Amino acid sequence: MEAKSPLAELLCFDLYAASRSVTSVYRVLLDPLGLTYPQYLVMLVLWRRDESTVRALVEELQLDYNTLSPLLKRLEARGLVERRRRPDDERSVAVVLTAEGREMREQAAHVPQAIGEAIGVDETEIAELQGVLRKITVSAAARAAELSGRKAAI
Amino acid sequence: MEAKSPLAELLCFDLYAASRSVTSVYRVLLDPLGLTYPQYLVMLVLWRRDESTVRALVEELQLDYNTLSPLLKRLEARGLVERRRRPDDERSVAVVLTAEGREMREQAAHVPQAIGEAIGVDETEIAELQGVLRKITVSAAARAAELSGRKAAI
DNA sequence: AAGGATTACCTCGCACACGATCTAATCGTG
DNA sequence: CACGATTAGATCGTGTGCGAGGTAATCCTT
Repeated sequence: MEAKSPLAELLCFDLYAASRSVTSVYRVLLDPLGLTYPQYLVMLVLWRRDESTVRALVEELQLDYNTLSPLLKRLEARGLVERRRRPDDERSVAVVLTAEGREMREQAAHVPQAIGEAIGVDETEIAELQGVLRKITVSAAARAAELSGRKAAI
Repeated sequence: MEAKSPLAELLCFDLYAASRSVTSVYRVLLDPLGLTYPQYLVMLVLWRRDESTVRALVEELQLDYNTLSPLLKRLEARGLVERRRRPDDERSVAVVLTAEGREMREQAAHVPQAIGEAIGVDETEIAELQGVLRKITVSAAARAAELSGRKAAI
């Protein structure tokens, strides 16, 4: 019964270590562009869609406003994006690529393949791993919400 | 050929999201103890060994001195550990549990099982996942060192 | 024995993550 | 229409995570 638990904790550490290890590769690859990994994730979204909102980015990247707001401010300071209040809903802030932000796409074009080679797993493993990882993400997020949700249940 | 790369990048994001999601469960569980997840990892090591050094913790947790030094300082400020220079090698700092630190073990005894339930994967999946995660960690760390190692190669 | 490497550790600075708290705009209901 | 609730976003404080740089102790080679 309780033999299961230490295994799970070890898995969580492996997850933590793997995530940092992968980020360290991104750091090396993105440093010449002056981007961090979370910043790169925002750029990836915008390179596909050209415009988004803070709220959409929050949901897509599963990050909070308090992480993304300063991050977007830094991207704006670097001249890669612009932020504008939406006329139709003044609460909403649109995030738009600048010309410079759009051009950076080519400079980052080599990153995906470099990452693919760095992690060194074949496509079959990737697909399997993705399935389990997403299950864990959903399950853990639900449990965290449930456990901390007592105050919200008032 | 290049169809592989976007898949790998997606996997990295899933890794990043899963790691944060799992940490959020730990946060809820550890908050009553006043511990963060990395602090808990240090305590786990000490609960097994009762004494360690900063260097040993650096290697075991795959973190750097610049992360662990302040963390250990905070654990010491909370009265959970003590740090002492080793008499036989004054460069080395021994990290030892205090009585309070030792007692906390019982208060954290429920955590492993709670985590096991939260991530919601069975033992078979855990074992497989661990294998792939460790492979990724090693492979990515090696590549990051290789790519950034040009200055070290001087 | 001397002096340059190496080791173990620390501090600083910056960029996340995230809980807590705030503001302003919009929505929904009476 | 009014007003409380909700929504979108920002700010602050704390704790990592890590590059860069510093110091003291030990080792190693001559």
